[in-house]
Amino acid sequence: MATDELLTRALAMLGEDDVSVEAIHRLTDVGGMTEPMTIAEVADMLDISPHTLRYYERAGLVEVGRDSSGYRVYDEEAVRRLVFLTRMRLSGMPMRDLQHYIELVDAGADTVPERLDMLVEHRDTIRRRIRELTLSLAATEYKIATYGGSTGPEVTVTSPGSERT
Amino acid sequence: MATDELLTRALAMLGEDDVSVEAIHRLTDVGGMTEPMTIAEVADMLDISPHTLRYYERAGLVEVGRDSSGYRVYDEEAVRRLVFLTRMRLSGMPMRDLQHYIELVDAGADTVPERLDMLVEHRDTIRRRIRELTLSLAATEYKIATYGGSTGPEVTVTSPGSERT
DNA sequence: CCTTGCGTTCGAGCGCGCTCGAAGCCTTAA
DNA sequence: TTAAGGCTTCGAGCGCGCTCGAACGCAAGG
Repeated sequence: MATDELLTRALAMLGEDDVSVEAIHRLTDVGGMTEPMTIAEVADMLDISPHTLRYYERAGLVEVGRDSSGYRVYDEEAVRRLVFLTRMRLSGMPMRDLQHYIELVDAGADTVPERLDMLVEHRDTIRRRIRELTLSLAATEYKIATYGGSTGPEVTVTSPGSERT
Repeated sequence: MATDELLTRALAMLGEDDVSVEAIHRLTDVGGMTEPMTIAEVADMLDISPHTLRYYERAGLVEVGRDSSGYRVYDEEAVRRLVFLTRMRLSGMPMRDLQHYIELVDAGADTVPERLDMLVEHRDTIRRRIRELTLSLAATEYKIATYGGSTGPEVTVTSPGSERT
């Protein structure tokens, strides 16, 4: 299936480092005919607190059923949605936008184009952010590499008595 | 000089897209025997507000002189430091850490090892963040690509009546 | 029976990083 | 001479995304 290919490419881009098991689950653990889960299980799986899960529910992002004693029961759809939501949160989409997106989802298939617009815009935002970070990373690495080495473009100008940052 | 080489590599990694002139300046505009600047000029150059510049000063991140009528005068060292600070902020270093770092700088050369530790840790943080974002980017692109296309791993499981996110 | 522990609701509080408004000073162009 | 506009200090306020505490319910083991 295509997901594996994509995942493989993603992982290849990332290098060997500790890509958490949870992260992989967030990409792949979808569509597996899951059992209903408790709030603690979902919180554990998504690596967020039960408090946050209740907060998302209050915010209208997801509807969650209750069992006979009033406890939350997360069915597959709820879990799937929460996987999506946490992924979006993690990549910096504001709650506001997520709320709007979910409104669109609940409004039916007519809103698919607008949802796509949002996703595309968010994709671009992520890309910009990655570029920003890449630039800062290069600068930081450069600084690390040259720190203490007495020569370097900036140091030649540094006046005596001023301490380098 | 080495800076250009690094910059070139950084830009190569980023592709053709609009890397802002400011961003390049933030990498290179250091060590140019700059004239003293007003708060508005610095704000403009760093793309932050004068309010924020005053806030950084209050936070102890930078010392800024005054002219005869009490106006701030940003000399080369202040500007250089602010370039560094904004770069760090942009890449997600908390104010707290920046304050600590600056304390170390002001404490003298003995603290260089600890400063290096901080930079290395921050570098790792940036790397982790980039990996996270890359993963989310892949997921978002995948979602965009398959949205509306009726087939896909998740869709085959979707029960009738449930709207896809 | 009762303790332990996880669940519930509700509203309040917090940490972060700005962001702003008020009241006043300085400088320049009309 | 005066009006505009940018600067100053100070403290307060805000938007975001949680995070927590209080007061209570339910269920399972000793």
